[in-house]
Amino acid sequence: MGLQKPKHDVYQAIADPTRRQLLLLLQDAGELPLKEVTPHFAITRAAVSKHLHVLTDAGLVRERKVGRETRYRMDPDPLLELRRWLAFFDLYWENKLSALKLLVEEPEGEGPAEIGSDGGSSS
Amino acid sequence: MGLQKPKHDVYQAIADPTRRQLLLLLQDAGELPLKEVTPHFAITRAAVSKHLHVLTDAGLVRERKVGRETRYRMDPDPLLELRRWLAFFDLYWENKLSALKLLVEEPEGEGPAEIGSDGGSSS
DNA sequence: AAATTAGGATACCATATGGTATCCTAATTT
DNA sequence: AAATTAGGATACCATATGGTATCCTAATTT
Repeated sequence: MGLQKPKHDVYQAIADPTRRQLLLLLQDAGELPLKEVTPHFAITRAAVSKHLHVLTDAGLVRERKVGRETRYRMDPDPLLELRRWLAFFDLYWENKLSALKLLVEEPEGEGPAEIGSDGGSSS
Repeated sequence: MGLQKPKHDVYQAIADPTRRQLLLLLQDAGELPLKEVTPHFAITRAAVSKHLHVLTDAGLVRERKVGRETRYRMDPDPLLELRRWLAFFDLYWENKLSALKLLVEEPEGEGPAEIGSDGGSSS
């Protein structure tokens, strides 16, 4: 009953910079209750909570109640949709900016690592 | 003079479904004047124009005046930022959803592609 | 030259969005 | 048991957003 139409999709969810930061924070913190998330931002607890709910609605964050606190954890799955959408433009790049692609392959300059599995793609 | 702070970034620009469609349309149409873009949507010319301006502001679309018409063309460059941002979550996936990754590699499901065969990925 | 056409610029509107403040309930401490 | 604490729920606010309608100017047709 009540197939909750999500109301917020991934695209919308990541449109806000605070929410993007939230994702990164949760990503390497693992799981955090609202109380510990809040001090990382300059906005009120209520505002942070709202953002987390938007993210949850979009499926990017999972809630879990533990005692009186609610712990939030990241879930990257919905980002796959974004990836797929981005893939529509891949060919475009290969035509025009093979050089810039390098920026993608090595985000920070850690190791070579060949992310992208672009291996032996036929034309 | 006037370094125009963009006001719209890529994340915001692609948050709207109409704008995402616009990008796809322009991508395979190459370059179109507003007059020809409009009929693809159920909204007014003015609304389409606004969306195109948001996209232009974000750098995803280029304008070019030709006579009395303004032609719009896609520019995928800013999407690289999105890609780089997405890359932050790559490791996450490799830990949990190596299977789903296949969905990314092949957007529409053309060939069978050995789903589940975890190949020779190191730990 | 007159009529038409493309599309920018405004004004305006309803709703969404990001935020605060306040209240309330359910756990947890003391 | 009383006090405290975590965080949801509301009410509310200012601004952003997506959209329409209308007007205006500059090209293009006729």
